[in-house]
Amino acid sequence: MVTASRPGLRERKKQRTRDALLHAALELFLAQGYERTTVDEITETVDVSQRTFFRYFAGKEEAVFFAQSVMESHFVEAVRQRPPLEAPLEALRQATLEVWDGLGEVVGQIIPAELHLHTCRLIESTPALLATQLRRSAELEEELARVIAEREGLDVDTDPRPRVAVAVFCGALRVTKRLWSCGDDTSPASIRELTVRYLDAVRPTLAEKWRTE
Amino acid sequence: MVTASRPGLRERKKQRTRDALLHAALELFLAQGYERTTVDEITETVDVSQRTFFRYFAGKEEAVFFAQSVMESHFVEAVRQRPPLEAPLEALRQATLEVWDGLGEVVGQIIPAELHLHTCRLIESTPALLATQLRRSAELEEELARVIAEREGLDVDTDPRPRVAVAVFCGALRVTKRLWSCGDDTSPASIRELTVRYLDAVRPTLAEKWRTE
DNA sequence: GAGGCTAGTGACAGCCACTGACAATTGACA
DNA sequence: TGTCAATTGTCAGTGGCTGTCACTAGCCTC
Repeated sequence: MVTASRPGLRERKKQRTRDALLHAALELFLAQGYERTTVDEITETVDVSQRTFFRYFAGKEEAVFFAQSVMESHFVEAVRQRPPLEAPLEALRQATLEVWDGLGEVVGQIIPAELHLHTCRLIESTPALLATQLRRSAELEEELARVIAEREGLDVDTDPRPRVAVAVFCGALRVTKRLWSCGDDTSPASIRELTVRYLDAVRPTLAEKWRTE
Repeated sequence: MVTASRPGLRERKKQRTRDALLHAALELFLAQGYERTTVDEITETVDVSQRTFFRYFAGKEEAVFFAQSVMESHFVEAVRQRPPLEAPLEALRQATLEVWDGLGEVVGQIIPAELHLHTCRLIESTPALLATQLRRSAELEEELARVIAEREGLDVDTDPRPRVAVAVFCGALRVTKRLWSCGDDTSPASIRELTVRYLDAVRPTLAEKWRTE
């Protein structure tokens, strides 16, 4: 069979419902804020019962992070695919840039890329969402540490370096994302540029003295 | 006036209520889990109305993080007090160890130190609490970055190094705390030791190649 | 030390996220 | 076409949290 066997009517209907809920949710969140949007409002615009929303998403938050989780798994995969001889931090860096560059194709299949970028900003500016994102990011770091440890043939529970490396790297990334979301330039180009700049700052930061005088 | 003017009866009563609520809350959380404990249970053991709980704490979470916030402000203060010529990362490191060493006196005034350490573990093992802790930690990092920038006479918004330094440092700290809370040794000594070990791993981690072969 | 002021509290009603149970509907498939 | 199973709607309920209002008890003044 050449074309991926077309799913049945039931499956397509489900897909459409999830899609409609996701879009309605994100657009309402962006328009009037996450906390000020009730689940009832979302389901009313899609015209399904409130119960249905909770059958597709574990909660309001899951809708927000739906696209994020796709990005994240692509990121982990990108790290896995890096050449095995590349230094750990370099592999992380290259994978990050790959993901930013391929943002459109990956996320675009779920929601428009622009909607996704706006959602990123919403997360940074909503304390409850920021908290959840940081927790998710911690889980991601754990996974990355295992990938790095495997690449280097190390035991993640004995050698501190895989976890520390990932923590250091992701720490810098987080700073970048935060700054980007506070700034005015929403373009993908600008976040890419910031990322490069802050990652380059990691090594000099560890120097004993910063003052050049 | 020599003795700090004794607060009135009203004030003392308030203090006692807050204290009773805090203790009851933490003990219930530890005994049966955070989510499985309702506010009603807490207020029933203290014998006040549910409404009163929310007059003292913004929510269940605030009770959990009450002692943490005291620790955090002590940490920031400790960093401020480090000798100005000390390198940034060294100042952060020393301040951290100071805080761990003086844990008893600081937290002990609010809740028993042991209760606090158990609460730390509860936080790490409860996703919702972990998320909030990470967000609080992000706010702390922002504050620390400003302190570091000031020490070094830098502009925190132009130079990436203060924020990156703090992010790197706190990233390593976070890994430490997480490992400690997963392990069996609850003693303050063990977290101090782990902290030293992981902070020492930061610099070698940034080396190009890890393999010594 | 009587009486007014006000901070702190309890009681109650209500909003919203989320869940369980059961009935109604609708695609799938023989 | 009829049966089965997946999807959905309805309804009732739990728990965190808030607004309101009346009341009590510490305080402050005269």
